[in-house]
Amino acid sequence: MEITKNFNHKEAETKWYAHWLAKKYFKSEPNNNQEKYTVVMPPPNVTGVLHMGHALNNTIQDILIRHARMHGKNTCWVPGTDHASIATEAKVVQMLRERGITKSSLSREKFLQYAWEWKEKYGGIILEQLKKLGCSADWDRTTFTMDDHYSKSVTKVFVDLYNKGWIYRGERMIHWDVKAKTALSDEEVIYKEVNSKLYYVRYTVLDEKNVGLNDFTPLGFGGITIATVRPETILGDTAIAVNPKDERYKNFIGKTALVPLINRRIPIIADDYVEMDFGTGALKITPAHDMNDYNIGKKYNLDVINILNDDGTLSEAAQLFIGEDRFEARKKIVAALEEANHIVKIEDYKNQIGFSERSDAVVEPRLSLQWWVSMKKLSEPALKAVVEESIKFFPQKYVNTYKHWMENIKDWCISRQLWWGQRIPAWYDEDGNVYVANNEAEVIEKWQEKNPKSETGNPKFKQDEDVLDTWFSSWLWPIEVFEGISNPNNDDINYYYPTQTLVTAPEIIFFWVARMIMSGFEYKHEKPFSNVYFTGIVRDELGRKMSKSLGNSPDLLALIDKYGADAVRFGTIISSPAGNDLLFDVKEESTLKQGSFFINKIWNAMKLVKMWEERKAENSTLKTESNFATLWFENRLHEAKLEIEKLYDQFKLSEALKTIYSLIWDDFCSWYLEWIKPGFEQPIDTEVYSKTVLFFEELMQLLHPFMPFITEEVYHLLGEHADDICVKQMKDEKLIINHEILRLAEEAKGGIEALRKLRSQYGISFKEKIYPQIFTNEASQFDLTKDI
RNA sequence: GGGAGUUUAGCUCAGCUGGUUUAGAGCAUCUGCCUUACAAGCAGAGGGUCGGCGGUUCGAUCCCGUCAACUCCCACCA
Repeated sequence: MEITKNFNHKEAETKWYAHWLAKKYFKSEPNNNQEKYTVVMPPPNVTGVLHMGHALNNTIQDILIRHARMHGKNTCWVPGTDHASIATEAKVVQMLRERGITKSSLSREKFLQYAWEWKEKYGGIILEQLKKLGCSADWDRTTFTMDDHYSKSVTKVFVDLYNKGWIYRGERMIHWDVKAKTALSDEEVIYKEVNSKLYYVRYTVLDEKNVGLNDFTPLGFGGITIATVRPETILGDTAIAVNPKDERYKNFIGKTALVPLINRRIPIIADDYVEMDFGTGALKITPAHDMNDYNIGKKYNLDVINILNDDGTLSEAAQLFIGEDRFEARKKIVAALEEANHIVKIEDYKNQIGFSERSDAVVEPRLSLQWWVSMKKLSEPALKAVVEESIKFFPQKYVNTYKHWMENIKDWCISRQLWWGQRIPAWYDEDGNVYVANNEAEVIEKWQEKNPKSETGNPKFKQDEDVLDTWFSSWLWPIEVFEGISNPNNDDINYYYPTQTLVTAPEIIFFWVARMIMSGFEYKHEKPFSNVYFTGIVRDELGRKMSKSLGNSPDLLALIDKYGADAVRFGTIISSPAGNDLLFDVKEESTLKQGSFFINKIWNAMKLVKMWEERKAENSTLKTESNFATLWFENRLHEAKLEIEKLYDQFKLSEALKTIYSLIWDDFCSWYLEWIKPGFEQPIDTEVYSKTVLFFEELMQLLHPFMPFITEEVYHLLGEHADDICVKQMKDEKLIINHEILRLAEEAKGGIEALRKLRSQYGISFKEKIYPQIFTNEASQFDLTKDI
């Protein structure tokens, strides 16, 4: 066979991936006689495209899976995608807008039809990209969180939790996304520091005779000045609060103030919540538009005046600037207040503002009726499992984060005012009574049971318009990918659950990891996985988090095209020490280069060994050093294998790869191959040759999980093989290390290095031979002249 | 405001709760080499009061205290 000068990654990737698929190596079926190794892939958004985070995440999973596969496990890696309700719906809305269609002009059915079309067209792209990376998932098991069985299981769980009394409907202050026009859970709000203005606004206070006292001093008796960053919400004020201990305002408590511009009469109340040393020490209370104000309002039974529409424009209740956007209204009201002499001063101010994770709109606190899951009971076994280490976290530091959140867990807002997703299985009759069931037929049945003698027939039922939070479906992922909820006790779920390792990003520890643990205990009475490996955050060379908005994320497919999937995998893992962030040098692509140099090194070593194949000689010139070399390398290999396995156990994959890298480059290429290298045009001993090939194959096996393509290619070039390295089992052997041999080799190396140093110091070229008579130790028994 | 973590060579990191390392690796840098697998390579070299200060100890990169810087998570004083 003709061996090309360099490794052709494109050809090899296409060839081997197709071969592995054809051989069904990634396929898994339950087999009670074989130990399983199950991993469920964190499902990327169905509309997503491959970025560095996915590459890192999935490379790690693939390494674990391939490693387990080569160690005799029945490996099952389940891929899939998430419907990602808000993100996908936003994309569909945008796509429609580009076509001149507004969402509001469509019926729910029509909109969903467009959404499914979009999903069919773009869904799955990311899975194809993962194949390019070499991911060895069982593609036949690909699951989508809105597959028919999956949606049924989501409904089933909702009904079950409702029947247990853990799902309820309640009016609460929630975070409202005015762009997506939906509620958000607390976790979906991202706080950012922004430059704002703090407006000091004077309110007129009425005296006993209800006469406005227009004293213009900020703290004057006639007026009371508050500080606010949201002057537009003044229109929704229903009180002013001061601290009861505040001497400055003692005389105001119980009096009435007038809301500027609209002259609504509001009480001045006293509450400890108000900080005396912030702003003016007086606080305006707007129960409809602030979480804390809402609580105070409840305490004092204040009116709740909602001055905003669901899209963030001012409502009729505001009386002024009706229909204006909240930020536009802010500008106008400030001008109006200034004109009416109510502005005392305006200061620059930095504060934290919540943004929607999905739409980036400034979130609006809003009072609304939503569906909630009571979390207390669900969280108990889930907390215990992690604290008692039945589920292990890597790195361990995340246990604290998890524990803190679980101990202070709040109820989960699960309804979203969207169309894309699982619709809430609740129906209302004409009187507004709620029926929760798997479908409308069940509702009617329920109703008939309650009203057996009804003569008027069934009332008309209307299903709740809202859908469920995406995470309310993905929290069932490790169970429902095996249809463990929709079809309990089937062979798959019984065999594959619980899964072994979850590899995910620390950002979603609460969103997803914690909730999967809870659902696992609730619905399988068992943990969903034994280990959770949290990857680092992917950053660019300046340490900035890679994000779409910064545009600092590289095009993965272009990189795979340029350097090859193996090099991309190498670069990703080598720069990703366990427990640390991954700093990926986008500009230099230095680790990718290192990866492709490594591939080249392996390729050249293979060419060298192949050259010897034709020059084998039976018991010809068996040199002592060759004999020693094979003995040494065998021991070195054993030593390295032990190290590598230990590193796998601790999920230190970056370290494991470094160990293999150095084992191949330094130990094998630089020392071993040089030691056994026959002289120019000289034959090589058959025994030494075949051992060398075996070593080489073992090295390729060790490297295979990290770099699957080059290793498969080299394996087949080294000799005729009926099997493939992809499924070749690691030698089941006891790893014995002869430390004396290792020590002798170190001495020999030391001697050689000393000579090299002399050559370098005195400028002696490699062509000139020098004879080492300086050796008096054991190493001198070998012919060391050859290489020095 | 509460909590967690980090700080070791120019960069990214290893250093098993103290003494075999004169503190290591990869990349980068510098100096030689086109030596018959590989210049995408080979050989050699330089580079660190192990964040500051104090303590425990015969001895501290490692343990304790303290200060400083940075990162992340949670809370959100208008």
